[in-house]
Amino acid sequence: MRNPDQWRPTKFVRHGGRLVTFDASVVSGVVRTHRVLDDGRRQISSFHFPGDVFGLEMSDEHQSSAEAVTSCEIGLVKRSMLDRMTNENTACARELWALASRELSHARSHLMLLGRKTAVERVASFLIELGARDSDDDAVKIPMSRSDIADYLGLTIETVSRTLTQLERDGAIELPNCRQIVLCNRAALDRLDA
Amino acid sequence: MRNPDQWRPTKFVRHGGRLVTFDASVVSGVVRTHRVLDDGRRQISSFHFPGDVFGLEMSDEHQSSAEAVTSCEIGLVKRSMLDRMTNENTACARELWALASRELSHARSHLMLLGRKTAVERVASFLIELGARDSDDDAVKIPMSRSDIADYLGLTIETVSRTLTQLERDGAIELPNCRQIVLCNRAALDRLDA
DNA sequence: CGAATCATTGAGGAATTTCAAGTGGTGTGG
DNA sequence: CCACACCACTTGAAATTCCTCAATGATTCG
Repeated sequence: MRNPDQWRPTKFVRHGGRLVTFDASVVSGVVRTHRVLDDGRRQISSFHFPGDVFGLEMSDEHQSSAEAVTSCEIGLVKRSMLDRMTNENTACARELWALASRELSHARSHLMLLGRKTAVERVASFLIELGARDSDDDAVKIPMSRSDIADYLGLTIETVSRTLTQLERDGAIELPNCRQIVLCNRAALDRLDA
Repeated sequence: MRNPDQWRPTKFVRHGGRLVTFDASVVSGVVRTHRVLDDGRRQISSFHFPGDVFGLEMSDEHQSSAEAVTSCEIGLVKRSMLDRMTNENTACARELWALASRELSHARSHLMLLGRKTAVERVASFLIELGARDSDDDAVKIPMSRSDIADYLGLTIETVSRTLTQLERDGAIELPNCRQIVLCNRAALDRLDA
């Protein structure tokens, strides 16, 4: 079932040279799923961390694709294989339903973020989301670039950067370096998030 | 399986007085699914038309809810019922997976719209989406208010209104009245959509 | 060390929102 | 049937947020 594959950053998810549809589980590293417009504008729908399972629908051109944010190992399952399994195993079919439902719920939260939240609220939401991954430690490692964050939050890299320094000035976070953020005041972040 | 229910506009989807999780099929009328922030900001994730089936996860407060845009009849299926059915019937489980996947794909398109498209592109996308419903007739009936459109597209009602009149000036559409739009130049709309 | 890439900062500008006023259609009561 | 009120929609002007462009600083990698 597992077909681990070493990924290098920004390498497209392909299989045998052509696009296929499949589900994937992140063994190590971080993956982003996104769509791109003809003129290059990009929207990242989600980041996936070790332990996460995510689905891709790459049947036609206008669908999502996935890229590695860091070097990572991925377990791949071809959709055709899943099709066969779901015919035999009800639990498997239900698991896929649950997976899609979780992704859908996350997407709907993100619709709210992109459609209705301000820049500060978006960045605060993002930090809270990252911080929830390891809630005990306030020092959060940021695996993705500012460009990735911007394309996830529907902002420019400059606005992301400015907002982060503003949050630092306000005492909500600390920025030891650009890939590490200390959430030293989660209450303040919660307040800034809508 | 069908439990048709007459809805009046803006009535919340409830069942027996408390929120439950279920799937629903639109028999007649139009439904919107959305989330709301504490301060009232609203994001509509999708509109559902007759024949559409949609899923709701209303288990806790921060999830989506549905409202009727027009008077409508809805077929409801409790999620607990679906749980039972999916245990017995593999095809049913796969159908639910497909449903969630379709909604997810739509949500991802909408993430791109909200995160990266301009006001004109958003309105053009919206009109194209509405127009695709009955591609033979260019006269599209708009069942939802400007407020609904704005909360769907992440804009204000003023921007929606201004953009529509601009599209009319540019000859892309005609506005006989505010609830009817003639897509007299779909090519122009396609060009404006990214 | 130097080049290249990524991140930060600043100034100016553009797109959208906000606030405010005006228009149009609809329903109700006189 | 008309007057009025009400609501949704439209339009305009000012304000704001975020983006664009440009320069500087930091980090990585050969």
